Amino acid sequence: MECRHDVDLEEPCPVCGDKVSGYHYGLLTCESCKGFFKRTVQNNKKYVCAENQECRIDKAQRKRCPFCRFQKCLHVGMRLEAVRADRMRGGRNTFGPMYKRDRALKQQRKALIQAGGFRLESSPPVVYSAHPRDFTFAGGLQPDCILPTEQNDCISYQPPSLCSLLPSSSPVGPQYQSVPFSNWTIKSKHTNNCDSPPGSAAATYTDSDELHSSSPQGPGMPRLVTEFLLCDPDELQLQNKISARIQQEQTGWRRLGNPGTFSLMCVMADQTLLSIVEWARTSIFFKQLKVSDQMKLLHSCWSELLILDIISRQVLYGRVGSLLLVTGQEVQLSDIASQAGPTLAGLVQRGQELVERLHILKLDRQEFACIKFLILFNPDVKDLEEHQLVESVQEQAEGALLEYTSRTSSQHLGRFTHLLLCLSELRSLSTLAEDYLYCRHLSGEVPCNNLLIEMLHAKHSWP
DNA sequence: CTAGCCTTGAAT
DNA sequence: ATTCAAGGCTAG
Repeated sequence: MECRHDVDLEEPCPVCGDKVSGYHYGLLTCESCKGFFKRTVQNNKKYVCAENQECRIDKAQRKRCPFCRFQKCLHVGMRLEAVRADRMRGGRNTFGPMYKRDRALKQQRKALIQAGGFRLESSPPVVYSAHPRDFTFAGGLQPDCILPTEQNDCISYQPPSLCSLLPSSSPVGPQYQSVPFSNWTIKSKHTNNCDSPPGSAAATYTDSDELHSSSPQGPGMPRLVTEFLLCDPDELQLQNKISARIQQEQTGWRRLGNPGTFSLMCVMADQTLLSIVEWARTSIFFKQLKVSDQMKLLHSCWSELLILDIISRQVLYGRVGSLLLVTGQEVQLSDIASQAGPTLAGLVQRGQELVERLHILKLDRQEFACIKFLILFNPDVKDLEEHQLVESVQEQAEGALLEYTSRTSSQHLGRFTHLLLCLSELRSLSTLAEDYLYCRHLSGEVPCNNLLIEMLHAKHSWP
């Protein structure tokens, strides 16, 4: 064994890098940032940044700029709701189960990494995602119910364009690097996780038995499936990140009046899209592609991936009768049916039917992970420079999926076929959703200046 | 203000 | 009875 015993909570505080002392206000942080966050929220402190609101926060300098420190706290996903208004001591809050699952998840990841012999430095992807619906919010879709109010000024957010997001080698675009996403950017830049093994220039994986063996998922899981799973982002981090992002967006909007549910959903979709791009960018095989091909593939399948993301969340964690959002909140389907327009309501209805079909098939995370690659590596996309590589990956993903289903299901061929049928339904659903979004965009209802719009335009300008 | 240590108390 | 993330306290 090369592995030292408990590497347990090795991860540094996401705010300042100091030693983590436990879960505080939604995530693992150090004692000092816990205290700082508490004081700030409890006493409703307002800070001002003497510089450019982009101070670096580390252990040595964290005292220098409380404004930026608090900004970073929110940005990494510390939860205002976890600071108690009544100051009641002791006990447990609604985050309890979430912490528990996060722990289990980290443990599994560790085991998986050990089993597979992977070398993932920090911020590695994860095997099981946390169950996000634990902190159910009472509120419906009204934005003011969704997130707690106030807090300091919002950072103006310039969304990155797809091409500035994609290059993985060179430092990314200037906008992306600045303010809000800095923490993520830095992480992913340094950790380019799933690095391809030495000597495998081609996109081919051989199943060496050493890797084909044990994993937490059970013996003999196809190597590629494990590999795909490891590329998946951490659902809990994602949830925190997007919640924080939307919160900032809202504080910005508050000055301009009520944003409306649809705009909020667009921001959510936009942020999800960002995470999808980030997933792709750091994923095995995809990062070997030329950026031009990467862009073509993503432009072609973003809506499918987006809808698959929503659907997989429902299948894996959702409850009947409600829609589970990426932020962990739940919306009643009946509310959607009554409040949304007929087109949207129809789309949601159709999506829900697909969710039910997949639920009956009992799709798991492994299968969703394969399907994502199946969708991303679409050899039918026009003018690919590395068409063959794309085709090869799709075949391998399909093979891995087939192998995996045959191991978990007795009537695997029927199940596999059914699964592929679901994918074609997903495709037509995503086309409809795209058209719908595009229409609303044309009537000026989609918030401007984001990745969502860029994607919408890309497809409509490329016949 | 900061941050390390202490006390609480619902969930397990 | 134990856990452990909340809030509280207090030197520096």
